[in-house]
Amino acid sequence: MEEKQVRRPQQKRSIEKTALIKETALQLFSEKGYFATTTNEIAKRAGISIGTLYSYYRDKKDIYEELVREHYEQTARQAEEAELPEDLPPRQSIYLMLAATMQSHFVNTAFQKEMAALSAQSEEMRAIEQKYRGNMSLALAALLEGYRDFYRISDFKTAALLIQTSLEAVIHETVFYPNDYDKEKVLRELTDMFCAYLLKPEYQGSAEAQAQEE
Amino acid sequence: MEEKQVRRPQQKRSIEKTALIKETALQLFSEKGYFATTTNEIAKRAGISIGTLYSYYRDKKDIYEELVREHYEQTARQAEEAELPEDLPPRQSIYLMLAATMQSHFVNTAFQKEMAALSAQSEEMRAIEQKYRGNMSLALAALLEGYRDFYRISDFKTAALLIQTSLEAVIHETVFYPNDYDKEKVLRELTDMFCAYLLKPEYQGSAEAQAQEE
Amino acid sequence: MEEKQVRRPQQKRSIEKTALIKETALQLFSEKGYFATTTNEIAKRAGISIGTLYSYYRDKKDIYEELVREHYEQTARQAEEAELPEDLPPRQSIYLMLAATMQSHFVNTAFQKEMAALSAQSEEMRAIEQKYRGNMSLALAALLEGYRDFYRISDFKTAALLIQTSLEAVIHETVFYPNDYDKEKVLRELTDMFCAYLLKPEYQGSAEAQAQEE
Amino acid sequence: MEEKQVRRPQQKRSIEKTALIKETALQLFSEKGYFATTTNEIAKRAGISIGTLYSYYRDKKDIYEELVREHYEQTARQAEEAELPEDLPPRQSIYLMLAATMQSHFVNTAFQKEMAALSAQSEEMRAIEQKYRGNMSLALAALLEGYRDFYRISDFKTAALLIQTSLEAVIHETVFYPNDYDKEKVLRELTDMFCAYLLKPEYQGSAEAQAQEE
DNA sequence: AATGAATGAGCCTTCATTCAT
DNA sequence: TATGAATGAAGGCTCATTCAT
Repeated sequence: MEEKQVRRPQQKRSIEKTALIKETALQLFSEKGYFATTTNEIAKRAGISIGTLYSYYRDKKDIYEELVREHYEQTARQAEEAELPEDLPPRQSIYLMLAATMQSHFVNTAFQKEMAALSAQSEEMRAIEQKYRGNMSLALAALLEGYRDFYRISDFKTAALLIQTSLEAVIHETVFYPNDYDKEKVLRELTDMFCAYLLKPEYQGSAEAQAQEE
Repeated sequence: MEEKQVRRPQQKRSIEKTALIKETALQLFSEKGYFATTTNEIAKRAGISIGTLYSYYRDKKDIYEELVREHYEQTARQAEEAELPEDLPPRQSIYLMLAATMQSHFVNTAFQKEMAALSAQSEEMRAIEQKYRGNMSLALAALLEGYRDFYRISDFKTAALLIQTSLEAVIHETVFYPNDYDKEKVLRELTDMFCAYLLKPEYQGSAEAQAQEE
Repeated sequence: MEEKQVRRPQQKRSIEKTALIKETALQLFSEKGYFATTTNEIAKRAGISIGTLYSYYRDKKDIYEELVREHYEQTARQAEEAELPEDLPPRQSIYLMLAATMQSHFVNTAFQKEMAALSAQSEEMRAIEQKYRGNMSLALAALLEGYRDFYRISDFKTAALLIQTSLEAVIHETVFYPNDYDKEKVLRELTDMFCAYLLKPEYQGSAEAQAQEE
Repeated sequence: MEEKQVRRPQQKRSIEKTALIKETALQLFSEKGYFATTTNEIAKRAGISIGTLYSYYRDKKDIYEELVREHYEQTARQAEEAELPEDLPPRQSIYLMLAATMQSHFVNTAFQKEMAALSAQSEEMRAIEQKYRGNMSLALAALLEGYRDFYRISDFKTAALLIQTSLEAVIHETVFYPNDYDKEKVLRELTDMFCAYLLKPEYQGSAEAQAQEE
């Protein structure tokens, strides 16, 4: 049983093709969901033949997985690149970190919902998701440890879990659909929650002070 | 084109049948997702014929929509009914509230993920979802307001959003899939985070004290 | 992962349906070969829908395997039922046995060719084929042992292999296609070969004698 | 509709290319069967591009037909050329002839099975096959006639058919697939069968004697 | 001559839905 | 009312073949 070959070359032509396919698939998965999107539809909308699509991707799932991979890679890259200015009061640092994370969730929101649902049903998808989530969690824990002297907490690993998960969930809730929430307000409140939780009272600064500065 | 008639349950027998169908469908949608579940499978697992199923529901989507409706109705009802015992120290109250909320969200988590994704594709579903989620948030906000004197926060509506959403997400992340987290530790840390956020310093009590009591 | 269910009941209706499908498939496999026959074609020619076909058979291979199974069962049954009259001279017995075997190869010859080719490429098919062939080989060995006193050979197992295999192959060669061979002559010559090989000289009888008797 | 032009090999380079293609195709058809082999696979394994393959052969069937043609031509040629050393005891001659025939049939057994099935579906193939098989049988018959004085048989044409066919089938059965048979034992038994059949008793020699000589 | 990316008809199979019993 | 056999549109995917480079 030979493994089916798919073209995965570094060639410019191929990269353009795969990019086109991924872009189209992301659009359709976001619009209609993974299952309601057909591979023939992806090919047609991308302006290529179905055969071509299948010469670049083993199957429909393969396209999806690559999209998930790229999504997390991109998110991770953004997190790395976002360098916090030094010498900020801790509350300010936390606020900026939250804001950056929220920013990155404004892209591909529909696709992220789709991922959430599919991961719930598939071990495989969940493994991919976990891998990248794990990396992000560790990065966050490391970040937190850098400020260790300001904190009232001791279990950084669990704290990182709470923060990452809560942040993501609140953002999902707030950003994914049109709703009445004032995003800015939510963000400030979130900052307040994390500060109260993380920082020793003497380093907390105040929500009001911060609000005024902006 | 006449509208296809479906029996709307009046008779006791009918109500039992639809309940059976919904129960089975919820199970399967949660286990395998909406698209991976077949109507024939629902009928078989429910122990009825596919024909009977289609005499109670117009089509597959019809079953799903009724499930969504009921899910939100039930959650809202639980929130209304849940009364905390009075005269507890606030930390204790929060802990119990978290536990209660956890209880109500622990069921059907997979189904909730599924809803999130499917709703993204359907205006109709979105409307239902929003209506009930909104209600739930308001209910929690009202609950929080009852304890207003102990709290350091002022924006109860947003706080309710943060708490509800964070709690749900952390529980999901920790409990739903196998992982290394110490569940008890996570729960205490969560209580600690919410206490630090919600309560004035003088009413916070301490995590250590609470841990000993248990 | 639940096994896909196929209807395999004893019901009269089902038996008629599967018989219809098998009959049609045998026709088409024989006419055009396994690969050139499509499942939709089988369904259409059988006058049923493709869905019905797939409710009785898991897949195309499943139909084929059942045909193979039935073919061997039928052949085995014929072999069992063919009772040789007792007290015949050995040469006569051998001749009758060969004639009966040849007879059974006149049915479904094209399908038998197809089996021969497919078995060469598939472990699975070969396993099925071997199972039934094995049974037949044992039966033949047993038959031979019954005449043990007349034979010059000692290794009955190998002898059974040679006889079964040679007989089948010669018959295939002679019967499958129109050709110039005089089947009767071939059969007599085959008898002669096996007699010369199996029987002690004093029990061989003569080919001429036999020819005259007929 | 113009007939599609294919290059018919004149040039040395072309002959090498077609030889390479045929060799590869024979391998693959034998391993996996005609239908399970793709033209792209042939090209890849042959180390040429699919375009080049199609510049030498009109289509897939074209390659196959040329293989069949060559297979029979080659087998016929071998039969003609094979000269047995003179003055050997007959049993020895037969043994050597069997060995030689075995040699020529041992290759491409799988391909022969494939041919048998495919030919059943195509008049054209049938014609080719019959023509060459007929020739081979005649050649073997001629060979046998050369030893006429030692033989007890009279119908050399039919004898040739029996021997050729039986030998081929037994070898295939014994050698081609893994099984428990002792190959050497089978070959000696086969020699014994043919000797008993072909040779007058006084020229038979004995199986034991032969076994010792080896 | 050679290349191999591109094509798209068509195959196998699934499953929501119907309807005769 | 209930049944479940039957339907067939439609989807994922393959592969023989073409043609621009």
